[in-house]
Amino acid sequence: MMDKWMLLDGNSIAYRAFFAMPPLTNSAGLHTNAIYGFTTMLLKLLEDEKPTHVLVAFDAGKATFRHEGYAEYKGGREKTPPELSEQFPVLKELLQAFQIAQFELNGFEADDIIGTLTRLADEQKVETLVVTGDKDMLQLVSEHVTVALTRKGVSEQERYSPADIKEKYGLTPHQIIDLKGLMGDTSDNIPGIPGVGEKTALKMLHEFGTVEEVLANTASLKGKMKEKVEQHKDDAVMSKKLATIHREVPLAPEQEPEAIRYSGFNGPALADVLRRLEFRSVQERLGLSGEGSGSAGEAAELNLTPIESAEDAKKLDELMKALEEEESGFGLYVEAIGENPHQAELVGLALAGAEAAYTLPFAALKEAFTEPLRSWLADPNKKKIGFDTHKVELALKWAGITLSGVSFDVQLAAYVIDPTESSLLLSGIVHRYEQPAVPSDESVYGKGAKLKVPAAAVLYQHLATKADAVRRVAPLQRDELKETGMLGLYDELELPLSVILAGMEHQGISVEKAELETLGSELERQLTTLVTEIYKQAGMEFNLNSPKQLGEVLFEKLGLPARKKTKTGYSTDAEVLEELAPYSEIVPLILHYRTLAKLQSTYVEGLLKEIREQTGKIHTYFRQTIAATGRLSSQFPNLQNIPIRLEEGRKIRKAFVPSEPGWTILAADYSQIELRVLAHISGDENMKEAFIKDMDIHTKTAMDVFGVTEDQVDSNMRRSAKAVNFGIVYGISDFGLSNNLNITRNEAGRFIEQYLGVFKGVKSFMDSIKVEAAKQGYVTTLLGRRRYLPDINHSNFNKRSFAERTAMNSPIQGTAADIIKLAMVNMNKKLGELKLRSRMLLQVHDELVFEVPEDELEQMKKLLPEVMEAAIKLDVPLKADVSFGANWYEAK
DNA sequence: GGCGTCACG
DNA sequence: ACGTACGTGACGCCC
Repeated sequence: MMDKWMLLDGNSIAYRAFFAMPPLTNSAGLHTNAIYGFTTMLLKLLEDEKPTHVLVAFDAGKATFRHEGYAEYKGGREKTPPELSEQFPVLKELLQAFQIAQFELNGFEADDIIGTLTRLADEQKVETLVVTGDKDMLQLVSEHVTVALTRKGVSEQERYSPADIKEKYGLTPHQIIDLKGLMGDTSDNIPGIPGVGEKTALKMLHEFGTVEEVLANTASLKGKMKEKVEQHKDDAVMSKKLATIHREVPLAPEQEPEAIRYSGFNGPALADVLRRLEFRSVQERLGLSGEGSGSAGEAAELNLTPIESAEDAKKLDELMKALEEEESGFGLYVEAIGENPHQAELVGLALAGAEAAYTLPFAALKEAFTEPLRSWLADPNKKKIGFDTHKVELALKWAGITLSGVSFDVQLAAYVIDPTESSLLLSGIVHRYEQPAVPSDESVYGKGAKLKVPAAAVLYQHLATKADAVRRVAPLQRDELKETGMLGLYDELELPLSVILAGMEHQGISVEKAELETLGSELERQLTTLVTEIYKQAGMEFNLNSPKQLGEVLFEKLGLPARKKTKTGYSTDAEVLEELAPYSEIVPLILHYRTLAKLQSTYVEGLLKEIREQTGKIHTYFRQTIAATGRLSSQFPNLQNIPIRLEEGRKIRKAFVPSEPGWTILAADYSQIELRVLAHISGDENMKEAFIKDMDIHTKTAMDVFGVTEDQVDSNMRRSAKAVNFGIVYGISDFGLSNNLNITRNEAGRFIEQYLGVFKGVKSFMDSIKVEAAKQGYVTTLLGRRRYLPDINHSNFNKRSFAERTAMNSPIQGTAADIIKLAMVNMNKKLGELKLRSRMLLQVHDELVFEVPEDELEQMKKLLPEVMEAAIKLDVPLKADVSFGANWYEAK
């Protein structure tokens, strides 16, 4: 049998496990979470990989050779928390019972030991897997060596071959060192070159290859970048040196590769350690299991049939037959290139079943011979498994093709499974489910200016690979949704909603160009006056839109007192300017300028650019897979942040009008939905009572917090109470509240204490949700939507505090999002059942906007708030206020 | 591209 | 001691 080595970076994995896992202890009070995470990962690896040799390398706890050249190496790092330190000796004992070799070496880190063994592996051509949480180790990747980086704590790994590194970074493994040399690494206190991040560093390396070549060619760099690189040449060289793993460490005679051969654990010894740790599930697993669970799928071999023209009609028949007969469902991948689906370029599509895959250029879909396929696409009873079908359905609508009957969407499922996942690319999703790899779109199409559609053979292979991947991943995701209790949320809410959104987006909303232009010229006039006056008072002309120049004028030329700083200089935000107002007459003018300039650039000019010439409409794109809480977001343009708070800006809304004569804009918004949700989930009797009696919640809060009667509540008290209520929803802190109300932290603290004394149910909710988050690692909404909080047990106060506030806020904001989504699905159903012509146009988090024909207005005025209020039954009533008018401004 | 600023809920 | 309110997207500046 061929040897297979597995080399684990002990410190790195233990750290990752510690921060990712809830704080477990055994009954003796010993913390065990890092050991537990380490153990479950190790077991899975042993089962899946079946290595012949296993090593866990540890850092020796002393200064390494890296400190000799650079004393600050790994400086500024948080000290290892004692809850973790105490776990190392036990972990080592456990590994000993596993009979797994452990190496450490004075003066060297685990990296260097592993680096040396991988060198031997390369020389001896032994297949080797390195497991670590440290990206630096990617430099060790080779033909024989694969590096697995831990993800989501340690429960998953992402594996890198040289091809993967090429694909992700466009670099060879060895160039990872150069990458670190240029960009540095804050976690190890490696400086790199300031101002050079990953993007810039990669660009330079793609051009020059190494740090040395970059430094030798600074002449061809430009501007500030050139200056910075030249100034920090030595840092780059030193950083590269620090990032370089030492691959020739002097291993002791007993540290020869043969010493790490793995031939199974010492049963009694292991049982003993596991008993002390109280890892019963692990004990059971080892008692029962021999051969492990499934491994990564074999490379996908596709039986690929291209269908290009009417001459391929026979093949199309074959496809249609296959679509009829396939039982497990066909994967459908339609490629729409471009971020904005309203103007995406449809290039082709692929359909993949268990037996075969078929591809078509998009143009073929417009030809007569593909009619059967178009009918199949449009048939709601023919089930399709797709990817980003919201975007695809919308892009297809513009091309006159209907897509219906999507029974599963892999991207949407990935979002529901983990809404904080930053990349929902198919290539990444496929990786997480250990399915045959899919090349990234970027590697096939390029990006930016270099984006182009490749040769047909390459394109169709790619599309077929994706369709096949979609087909494979879908059932695995369905199982995961079921296991996590989110299948209902997915099937009955998110998937139907995606179809509704595509309809709203395609429908669009009419915007009157002339109205915006009138507003624009009025703004222009006022801006000119303001600019002239500001220049006059400043005694000079400068670019008012440049915070840098404005800062210089205010704080240097005019000598106003500077308070706040940003990373790059003086802060000039509205909060700072408002404080400065008493010092100079120029300040209010600048504030006013900012307000109007924002309106002009973002709303007047920005929206005018988005109006379609032919229809006079604006079509936004609601994104369903972005917000971590379950909210929607809106892009190209964002119609969820049209001004309303200030009258000057609110006028923008006059331009949003019905698309047919005689129709009306009808809007309804939930009143205090987040606080009502809080009242429900916290069960706070006092707050529930306020809503049941339909009281003004801020007034009620003021009465209770200040201990006064209703008529004693003045506007100031109500304002403070309102701020506290907001704070509660956001996961309150005295600092945040003091900042908002401009009071001291102590005063804010007393406020909060008062509040929580009156709303005791809220207090216990805030406490228990944090405990729940720490225990489970996630929080949920009323419909079971999860948000994972990996930092909830972090030793860093800031990270942990942020996670705690998120734990308090997400169930509230997320449940409110669930509720309005339910209302949208129900409302859409009603419109269909009642055969109404009214159209849903926009969703703005707690508001729905419709356009309605005259003869439906009375009915809709009743129906809409009814449906919204009945979306879900809470312990308090939901309330929706309805309004209407000739435009969105009038509907207030 | 990263940052500062500001629009919304 | 820590030094932030939650969630988004778009603009202009400056490199």
